[in-house]
Amino acid sequence: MSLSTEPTGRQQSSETTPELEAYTLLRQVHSMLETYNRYDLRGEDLTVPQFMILNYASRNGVPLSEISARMMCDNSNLTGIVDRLIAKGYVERRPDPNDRRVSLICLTEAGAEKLRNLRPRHHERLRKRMRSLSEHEVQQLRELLRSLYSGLLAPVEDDRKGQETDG
Amino acid sequence: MSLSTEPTGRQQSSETTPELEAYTLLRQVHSMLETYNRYDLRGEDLTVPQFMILNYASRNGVPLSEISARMMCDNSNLTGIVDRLIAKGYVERRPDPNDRRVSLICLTEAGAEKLRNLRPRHHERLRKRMRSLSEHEVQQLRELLRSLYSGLLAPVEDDRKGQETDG
DNA sequence: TCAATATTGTTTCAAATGAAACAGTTTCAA
DNA sequence: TTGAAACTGTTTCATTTGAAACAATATTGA
Repeated sequence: MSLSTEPTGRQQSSETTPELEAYTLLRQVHSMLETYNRYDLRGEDLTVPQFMILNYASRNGVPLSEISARMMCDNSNLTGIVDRLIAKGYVERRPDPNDRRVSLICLTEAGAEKLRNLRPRHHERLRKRMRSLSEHEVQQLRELLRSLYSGLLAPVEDDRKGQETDG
Repeated sequence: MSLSTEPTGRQQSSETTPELEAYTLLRQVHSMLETYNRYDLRGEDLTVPQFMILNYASRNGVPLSEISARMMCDNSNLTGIVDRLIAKGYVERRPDPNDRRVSLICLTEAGAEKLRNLRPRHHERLRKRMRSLSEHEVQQLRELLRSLYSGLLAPVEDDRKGQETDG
């Protein structure tokens, strides 16, 4: 059995680690904010991913693959969501005259209006919900996440090196 | 039109805010870590949510609703995932003798073995992927997220107060 | 030019998720 | 004891998501 309360040293790798705790909290915070967003959009005729696409679309049109890159998801995920936004009249697909593979996602006037109405309230609610952090702490958090994000973009070299000694 | 590059003051609420930037980064980091996890479990006969359930189950059994609370999801989400884990032989359902409503999710020996094999490697990979943060920064991040999480548990009173003046 | 290759978006399928309705069980107050 | 209310887990349905295969188009190099 593992002696879990080792007073000296940093010998906890099996049970938990600072990294794991940070990641668990990150998942929890993400989940709560997502839930709040979903709740806010209830009654607004929109789901969270639908609202995200609205935010990335424009009147002039944005290629679907640009939106999926920003949302960090596959193109195939967006096909259905865009279909529903079209059914609701908030966006439309237009062919790109310069590249016939591309389909431009364009905000309709109704979509643009929806966004003008929703976006400021959305930002304000987020600001209030993060009130437990001071202005300085928000910036600290942002910088830490930015640094972590940059680090994650570069793959860990150990992934291809195989196993070294465990000690 | 909004003058976006206001040198003094903090007048950017329409375009972006430190809070929104932090949240966007949080979503991006979450997405990348999720993608890495999914990739790691490829070929391990497990999906990410299936692995999470394994982590929360035990040989003695844990009520399904306790697992769903820890995973911050609805009971109904877990029914199907548990079904698949049962089909793979990693867990089983057992009735709780003290409460006939409850179904205890029990690790099988195969599930426990899978977990013994996977968990240390999982933690180690996470640790390496977060290498871009120093030990101190990881703890800083953890504390900021802990504080943010606590704040999110308490609802924002403004949600029920309605609209005050904008200024 | 032309064939090999890459890119874009869709289709299809399996899995996960959120929400509502539901049945069985428990709790609690009258 | 009984009836209302709460709790637990499942079912059902719509939506989202990841992955692979695919058709149409574009790009590249011979």
